[in-house]
Amino acid sequence: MESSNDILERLKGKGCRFTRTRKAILDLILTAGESFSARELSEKLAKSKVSINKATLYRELAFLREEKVIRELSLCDKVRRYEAMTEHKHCHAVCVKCHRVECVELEEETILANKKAGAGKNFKVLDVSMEISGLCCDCDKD
Amino acid sequence: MESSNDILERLKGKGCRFTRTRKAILDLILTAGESFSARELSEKLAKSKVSINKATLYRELAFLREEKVIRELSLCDKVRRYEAMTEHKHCHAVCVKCHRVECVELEEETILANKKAGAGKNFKVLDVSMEISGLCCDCDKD
DNA sequence: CTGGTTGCAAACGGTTTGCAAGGCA
DNA sequence: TGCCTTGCAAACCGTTTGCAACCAG
Repeated sequence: MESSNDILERLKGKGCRFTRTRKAILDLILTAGESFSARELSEKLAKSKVSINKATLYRELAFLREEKVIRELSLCDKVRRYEAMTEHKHCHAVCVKCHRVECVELEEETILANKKAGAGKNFKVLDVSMEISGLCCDCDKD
Repeated sequence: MESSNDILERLKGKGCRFTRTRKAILDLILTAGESFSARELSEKLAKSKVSINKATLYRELAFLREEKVIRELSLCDKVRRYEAMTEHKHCHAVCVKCHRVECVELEEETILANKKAGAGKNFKVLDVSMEISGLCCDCDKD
């Protein structure tokens, strides 16, 4: 995967600045390994002793989304979640009880079936995503 | 499909009231034939000369969801969308430009592939949903 | 020096809640 | 009459915006 420095260098070509704030956010996002909400990101940043205003954070997330560094997920949740822009070979499993989100790897067969479902229609398919809802192993115990 | 009267009779057994408001909402939902947001429902109600307070509307939607008359969709959108509780043989195609939502029928093969992807994991799968994002036929022209 | 970036506070918009009035059984 | 349901207004909360100060290039 591209490192945060690589990405920052790439974006500099478009007139973007290489700031401490932007690098801190980018580092966290790239090493997160899972999806995150603005709030979670903010809390992680606070733990790293980096306090970033929420307006700045939302602006940065919007910027990174435009630059296709992250994508926004389609999950049945009130808060928006994002993840680093990796190949779409997985879907998300959301626990209906604790709202935790896990990634589930998909087999090629499943991806193809989904893409096929999208084709045909009077609709230009750009992306296909899948969500599984149910109970995570912790909540299923109760 | 169950008629609004059938549903209301069924719910009466649980101590629910059969009100003009509830019937108006239920009638619209069952005949909608597509997904809807609280706002869209409210506008449709207004056209039918039924003015319902938004607090009431949201409470009714929550109630109908608990009673499994409707389900909430997982779409990449700020507003929550719902649809009548029919068999899950379709997914939703969302236009990234105008945000219109269409239903796309799924083949048995696709549904099975998706269910299979959910199984296995340390996760008790209750439901699987899929979203297609892209351009609807109108927006693709521009 | 200049324009992108940041923090602050306030606005926004969808959704929820407390409370008193209304109405079905 | 009892209590479910409704309307109103205000609260809530995640997200966005206007503006002045800040800072990388």
